[in-house]
Amino acid sequence: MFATTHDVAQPASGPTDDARASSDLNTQQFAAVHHVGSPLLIVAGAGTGKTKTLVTRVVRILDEGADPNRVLLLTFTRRAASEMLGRVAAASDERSASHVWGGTFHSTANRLLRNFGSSAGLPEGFTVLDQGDSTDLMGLVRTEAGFGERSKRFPRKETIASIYSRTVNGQAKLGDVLDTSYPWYADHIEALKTIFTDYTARKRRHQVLDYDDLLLFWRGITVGPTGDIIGNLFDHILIDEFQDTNPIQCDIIRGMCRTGDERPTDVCAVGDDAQAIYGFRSATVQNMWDFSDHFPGATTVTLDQNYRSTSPILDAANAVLSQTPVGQQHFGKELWSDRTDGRQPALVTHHDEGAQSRAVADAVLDARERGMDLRDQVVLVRSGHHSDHLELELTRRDVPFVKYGGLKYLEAAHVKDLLSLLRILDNPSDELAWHRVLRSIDGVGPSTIRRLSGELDLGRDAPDPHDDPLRRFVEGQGRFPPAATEQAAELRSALSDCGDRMLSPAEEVNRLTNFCELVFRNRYDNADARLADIDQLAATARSYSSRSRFLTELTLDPPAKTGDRAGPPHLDDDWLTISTIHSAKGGEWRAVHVLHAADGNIPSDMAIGDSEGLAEELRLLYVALTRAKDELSVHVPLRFHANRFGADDRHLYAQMSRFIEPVRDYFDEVRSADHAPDDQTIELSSVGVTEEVDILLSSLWE
DNA sequence: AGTAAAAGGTTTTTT
DNA sequence: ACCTTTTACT
Repeated sequence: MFATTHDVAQPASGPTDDARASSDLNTQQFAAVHHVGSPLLIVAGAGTGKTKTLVTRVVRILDEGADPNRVLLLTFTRRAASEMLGRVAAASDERSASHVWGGTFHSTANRLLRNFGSSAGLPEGFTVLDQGDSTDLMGLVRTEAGFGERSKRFPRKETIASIYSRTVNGQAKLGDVLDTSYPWYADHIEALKTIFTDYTARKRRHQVLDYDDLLLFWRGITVGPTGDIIGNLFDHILIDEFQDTNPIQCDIIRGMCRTGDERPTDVCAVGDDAQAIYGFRSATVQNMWDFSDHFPGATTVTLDQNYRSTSPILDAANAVLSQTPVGQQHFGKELWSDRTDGRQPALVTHHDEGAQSRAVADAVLDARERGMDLRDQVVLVRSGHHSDHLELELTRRDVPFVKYGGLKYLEAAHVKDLLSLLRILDNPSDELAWHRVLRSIDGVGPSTIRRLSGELDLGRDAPDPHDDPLRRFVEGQGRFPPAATEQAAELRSALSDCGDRMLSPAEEVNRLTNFCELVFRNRYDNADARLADIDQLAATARSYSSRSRFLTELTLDPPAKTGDRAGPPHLDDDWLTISTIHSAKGGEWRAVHVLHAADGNIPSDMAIGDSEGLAEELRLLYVALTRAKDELSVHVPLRFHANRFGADDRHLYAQMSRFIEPVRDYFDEVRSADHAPDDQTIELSSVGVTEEVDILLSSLWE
């Protein structure tokens, strides 16, 4: 179903044309910036100046005297928010720009709930669980539930967590989610119900919110007794990447708007349904298509002049996108560019992954020779591990790179160990943090934890400030087995010191490092490297005066992990970016190298068989291609590892991506010069010395 | 009884 | 590479 375009805003004639010319906007952008009087949907194709339009619109709103405290800018990442507000600040009064509310749905939910949550029955000082924390809590509940019949395989905690999130975000019935997305687990529906119930109860009891709760509670305070206050906080709301919002987020926007009022809230959503790639998070483009149902009287403006890419690149991207199946239709704009220069994108087939890595490294270095800095280039992959092989090659050649979208620094076990200690101090009834800390002590296993949990009263409902688990613990309650006494004593003394004295977050981290050292030395063989990470965390903590803010910021905006090095390369250095396509959303680079464009990778073989999933994979490839300004190369290794765990040496032969093959005329086809002889050396060394010796030995008697 | 080590199974994207 | 289950060890 399409949004009906009631009336396409037209720019006024006369003096406005001068205004438009001087502001350097095209007709459509100008219309989008200056439209007032009804809700506005901006359909902005890739590279059409969407950010500029949004920024200019905010500047215009501020220039007209709006109260910046009453302007809300919702973006997909915090990075996008701070970048946009930085540009707003540069183009307007710096001080007023800094008062604009900007951030993701989740970080904004956090801010609002800290202010208004208690009046809606939310505990003050709640803790936010990140993805890993919720998963761990789900695991805790899972083991305690016991789930009876072990005849059939039970989903692992990650799977349970994603079933839960799909159910909640899509506002669907558990049974339906299982039937459509996880039919092989449909038999476990009763056990899952029990687990979900318990999971929710524990979160409430221990005053923690997960990501989904942030949205649910935000929506919750837009209705009921607080609804009038919340719905009246903002005069202007701007939402970026609207195609990737889910039904709850759409409800939230509606709830934030005044209705039936002589001065309705000014809503402006920007999106591109051709770039919707977060269906797995229950995002739906239906929100865009139904925009004028959600916001009556809405006007639509379409931006379709692309300023980013050369025509040959855009033609290829359009050709790919035109394969969108009927029923998954988009707003039907075709991007055009007047950058008619430039070469056709390259389509390079390689014998295997090794050849692909070498060729891409060559291409990157070659482009640098031609004057294209590493920072002007990006390598895009469908899945984090697709760049593993290339990362080795780049490291071998001393090419610096930073990887986005892979494993997060925060997900490293030892970092979570330390953060759990801080979380106990912050919220002594955080059962999950206690479990994690106690589990890290040598000599403590499931049974000891169960006993300690009782002795410290970790399951208690309402926290009593004079008798919480932390106080009980530092006062000596909780008996440990002999093997654990030393570590337990250090833990007691460290937590006690942090609780007694008024330490800054950084000082607390320092005080807790002793305990970490004791634990790490017994637990990990690379304790020193891990302790260095803790030091780095202490350094980060130094810029915070509040522990609770430090923890929340860290979970809502986790730092991306780099390549092999401890920190990002120096600022004045030049480095290559490697990114998942998802994390590259919104970005642009002069040269883009897309890896693993083979069927099974793009589209991922997990999405094959479901037409919606397949269409999303197609859009994903479209997003990748449209990141390129000047040069684009798509790489297809015909042979690659069958599984990503490296457990064996099985390889698969793949076809070129089904999305590329039919439109290969738009590409300049190149066969990698790198051939098998060289590969054999690589293969042999990857097989390992043991096999070589075994081959030698068996050749002696066979 | 309860913890530690070893074996067996896994499918991707992220606020 | 990591999580879960099973087995071995104290």
